[in-house]
Amino acid sequence: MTIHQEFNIGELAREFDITTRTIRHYEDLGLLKPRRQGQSRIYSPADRTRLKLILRGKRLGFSLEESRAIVDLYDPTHGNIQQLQALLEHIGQQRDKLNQQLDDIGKMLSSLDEAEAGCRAALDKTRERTKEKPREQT
Amino acid sequence: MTIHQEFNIGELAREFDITTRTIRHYEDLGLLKPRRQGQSRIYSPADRTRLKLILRGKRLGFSLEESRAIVDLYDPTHGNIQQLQALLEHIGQQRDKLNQQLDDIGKMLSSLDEAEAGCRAALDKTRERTKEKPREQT
DNA sequence: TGCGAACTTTACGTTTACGTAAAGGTAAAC
DNA sequence: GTTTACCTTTACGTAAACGTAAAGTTCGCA
Repeated sequence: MTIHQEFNIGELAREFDITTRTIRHYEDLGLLKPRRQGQSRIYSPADRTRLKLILRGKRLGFSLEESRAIVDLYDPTHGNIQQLQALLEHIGQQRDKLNQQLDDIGKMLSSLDEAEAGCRAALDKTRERTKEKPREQT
Repeated sequence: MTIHQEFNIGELAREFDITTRTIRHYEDLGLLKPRRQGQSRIYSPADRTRLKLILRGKRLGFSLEESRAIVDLYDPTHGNIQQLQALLEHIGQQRDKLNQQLDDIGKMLSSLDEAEAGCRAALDKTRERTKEKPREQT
């Protein structure tokens, strides 16, 4: 027997540090479709995963529409060939975008290294001028 | 003699595939400060670099305010110690965010691999059923 | 000299991604 | 039974990042 843990909206909001409004907003856009128990929304582990993917997309600067595309890769209506080929193409595009981001991040990180080095150098100079003792590592 | 190439707004817009409105918008926010020749804006290579950094930030989902912080790392008013230490802290935060993104991208890329595999498998099955000849690689 | 193709400013409009308030239902706890 | 703490819907508000239209200037050239 697998454990079928389910979640209500407040639990998910707390877990991912977002508001319930945000979760409902995603539902308005059709990104989530929790089942209902009376009025209340009940989220399955699959729903939770979808939400996690959406938030990951957000951290990467994806729009919710872009995230929808990503999320939909996980339960595609494996319909006809054209759909599948369109899907493959889309996967390729996503990969390209992510690789571009990898490149951007690499450049930014080395820029940060430079900036940090320059910054530390400037700090040292300032300390020298003010005859301050070198500080402990921060 | 180093070449001091300068640019007008249209050249930059074309180079980076954005509108002139966008560039002026960045100026409104204080992200760019081109010199003027009469009425017209003239951009230095440094201005161009700032623009490039802003757009890189955009690709990574940074807000313009976040990009401002990044861009400012390149010509900080190397003022007092507090400023420099705040700067170091900020650099650390940026690094953390980028590393989080690296992690996110890794996970997304492997997800895409899975999705692609599943997609190709489904395609193969479909071809099998329809007794279609395998297609050339796309 | 007058046309087109650039540039300029001003200003209202639009999309995305929620925030926030209003008004109410439900269920355990005191 | 009435707080308290959730949940619900509806709906207007808002910040960010530009789009877009209007109206004007300036430059090169045919």
